[in-house]
Amino acid sequence: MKTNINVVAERAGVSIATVSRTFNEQGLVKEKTRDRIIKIAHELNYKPSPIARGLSKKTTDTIGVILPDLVGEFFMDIIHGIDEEAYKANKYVMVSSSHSQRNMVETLIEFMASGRVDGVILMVPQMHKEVDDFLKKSKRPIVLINSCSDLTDAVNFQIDNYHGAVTCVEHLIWHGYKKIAIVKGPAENCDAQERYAGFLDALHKNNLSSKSSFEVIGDFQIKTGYYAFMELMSQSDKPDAIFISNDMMAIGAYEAAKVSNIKIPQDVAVIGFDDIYLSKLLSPRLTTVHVPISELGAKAVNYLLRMIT
Amino acid sequence: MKTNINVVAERAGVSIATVSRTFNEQGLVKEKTRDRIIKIAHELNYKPSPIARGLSKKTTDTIGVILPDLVGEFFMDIIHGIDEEAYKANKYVMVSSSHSQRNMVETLIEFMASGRVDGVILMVPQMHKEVDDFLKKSKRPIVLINSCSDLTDAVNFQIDNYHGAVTCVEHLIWHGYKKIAIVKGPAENCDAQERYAGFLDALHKNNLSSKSSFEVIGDFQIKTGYYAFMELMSQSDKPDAIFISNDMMAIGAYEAAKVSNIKIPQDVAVIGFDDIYLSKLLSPRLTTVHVPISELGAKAVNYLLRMIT
DNA sequence: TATGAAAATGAAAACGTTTTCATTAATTCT
DNA sequence: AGAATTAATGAAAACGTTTTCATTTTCATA
Repeated sequence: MKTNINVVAERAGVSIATVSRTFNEQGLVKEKTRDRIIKIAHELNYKPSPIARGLSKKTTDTIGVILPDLVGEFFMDIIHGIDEEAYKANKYVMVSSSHSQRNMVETLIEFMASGRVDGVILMVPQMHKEVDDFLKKSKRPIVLINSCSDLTDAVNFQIDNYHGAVTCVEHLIWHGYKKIAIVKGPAENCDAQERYAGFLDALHKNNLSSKSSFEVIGDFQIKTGYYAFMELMSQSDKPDAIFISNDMMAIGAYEAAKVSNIKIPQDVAVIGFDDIYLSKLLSPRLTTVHVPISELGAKAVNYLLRMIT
Repeated sequence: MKTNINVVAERAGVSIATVSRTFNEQGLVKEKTRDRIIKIAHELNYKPSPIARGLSKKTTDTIGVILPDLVGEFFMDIIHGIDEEAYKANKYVMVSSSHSQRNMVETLIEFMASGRVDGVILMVPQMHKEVDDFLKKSKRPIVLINSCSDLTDAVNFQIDNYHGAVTCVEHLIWHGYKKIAIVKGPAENCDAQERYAGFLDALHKNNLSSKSSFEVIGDFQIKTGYYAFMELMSQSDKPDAIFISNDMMAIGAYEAAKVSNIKIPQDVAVIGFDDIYLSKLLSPRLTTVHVPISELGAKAVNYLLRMIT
């Protein structure tokens, strides 16, 4: 026999409304009956159906997470942070990768409009008109995470790319390096843009200037780090330090250095960004900027939950 | 004005039953009316509410995934494989880490009994009575992934630890190594047990035997790999090859080798297990057993979906 | 001890579907 | 053309809650 609110109510000699109240608002039902209901519910192993509740209350205790991709420790860290906080708050987490730009907004709509989730944590690494429009009119809360800062007013928990980069470069300068090169990230990537901006400003602030032959574009993958390093170090006028926009590319650079017998940091200093787990395994240990990734997820959840209630 | 099945039905001059049928079974409604309904639904931007549908059909197009942890590329690969397949099948994915043994079964129950998900992909790294009981009586389908093989008859998509280990060891033997040591995984971990069994059998099959001083227990983390390596290589009778039960510990071993100035593979050969991304970055490149992790997730989804329908 | 306010409960509508059963419309067969 | 099938539709119940509004109980106060 299926055990729904009716059988509990009947068994307790009370209406279903009272049972419902027992499981929702507190103080609304007399202590004595309340206890009786709880006890009976427990005996019958009754738990209110979240689906039915969802239909009635328009809330599912679930938050959606849409990330551009589901590969690598960066995203795993985010999910981990989210899961941890969601668990504490007794919420459930529905994840999805965007699969494609086109699909991202569809997933978003499906999550939100359908009422599958109470809110969404979304990562939009590059400007996206449709998403921006959606953000504006969405009824349910959305929190961005490490997303393009030129997206509409939605709250955005971000890595502080700019200051991280500034710190990096100033660290190099402070150590006496003057000919500082950069391996940039993909042009359209917002993180990359901000890191580049930080790089430039740090140079200017210290009366140094960048030159175009010291600026190479990469794509955040190991391979381009390799080639970028080769390119920079094959010039007649070599940099004495390289700011590499993320650790993955730095790994490639290390390989390139090894292959071409260039010593780090004697011949050229290298500094990375992200502090990924892998970077701890390079030798000499890569200097890098730590990014509190899983905290980003945790913060996003907390903020989102506050918006929901 | 909220656009539900009623307004579509009214606008189409038809009963809600017909609208419902249009969105579910095909062939049941006349082509002409069907087209009209689809068109109107599209105009009104109507999509059947999955929540209401869930209440009525007891199905949510969602699958649950419960993993012991949400850290590191291993689990991310699994989630990735799952997400990819689920996406193709238009299903949604709810993830959760177990947080604790105790909690695993609670999450499981919450997922299943509540009707939040249509089925679950579950990873149970070590024998767990309660979960076993639950598996037996669960009404909704459960697929295990890389779980203890002594769990009840539930389908279990697994890494072939045993044969992987056998292959590893025979590879070493084939290369002429005779004094083969092992760094085992945690005693209660099933993967570890199977790898150990493969190790032993491969030795016996080749008329070699293991000796206790060549067997060290680790915990699958980098650090114990370090210490295990040190321990093995500090004996007077040193092994000439080491089978390390997973790549993480192999990384630790590499560090230990570097520190103690032992050459791999000249002084001692090392072989790992898992083929994690990190292992590609070691030099000399770590020999390891490839494990198709994300495929495991994909297979599990496909199987689960077939069970659901 | 009656009176009124506050607290506790109940009846029924609402949430948005699916589905069974009955009914009507279309088609085939003789 | 009329009977017999089959296809298409509709009415209403069911799914399991929450919530509004009305009603009853309780309790303190006069």
